Amino acid sequence: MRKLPRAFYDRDTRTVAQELLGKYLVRVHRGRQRVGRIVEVEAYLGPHDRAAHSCRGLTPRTAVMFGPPGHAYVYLIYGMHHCMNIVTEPEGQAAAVLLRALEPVSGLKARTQGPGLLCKAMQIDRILNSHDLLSENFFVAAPPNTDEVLRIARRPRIGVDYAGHWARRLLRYYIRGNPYVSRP
DNA sequence: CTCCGGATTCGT
DNA sequence: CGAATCCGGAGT
Repeated sequence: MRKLPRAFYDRDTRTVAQELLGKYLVRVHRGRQRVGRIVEVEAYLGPHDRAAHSCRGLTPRTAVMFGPPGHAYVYLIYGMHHCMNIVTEPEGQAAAVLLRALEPVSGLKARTQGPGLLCKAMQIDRILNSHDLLSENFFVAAPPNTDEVLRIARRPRIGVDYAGHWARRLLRYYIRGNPYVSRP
């Protein structure tokens, strides 16, 4: 599989978010390989985005978002679930794309609809925070068939009602009609 | 140090 | 609709 180059992530976050749809997330853990097709994502645009963690500035937690693109930002939410993001844009610009749902490709039995379930099924936790996604055990790759045309839906992001008008921005993207989208 | 609330999920 | 459950960030 063709691993995505760092330059893929070093671009406008909304562009990266939409182009991540259809790509394969690959995780090798304890000798088992799990592969899921990314079908739903959300873009978090940086310090001015009131829904983004980076709106509080550079902190120990958000440092990863300020770092170089192509790294994972993984955090614990509600004391029990993990969420995984991919850092985008040049170093110093704190933006990322949240992965919300996968379509199982191989090695996956558990549900993958929703950011917490996605991480649980893929064995992703905080150990992988700041992990380089151009590594051998955790990466994103272009699928074998690259000539497929996707219809992409744009919707408001989930669970960010506290973010004022930013909550209404259409920054959630998913593959229209895909049965594995968490909230169509 | 204490306190608050969360990019969720599950069960009632 | 409310509980679960723990950590980061902000305030004292």
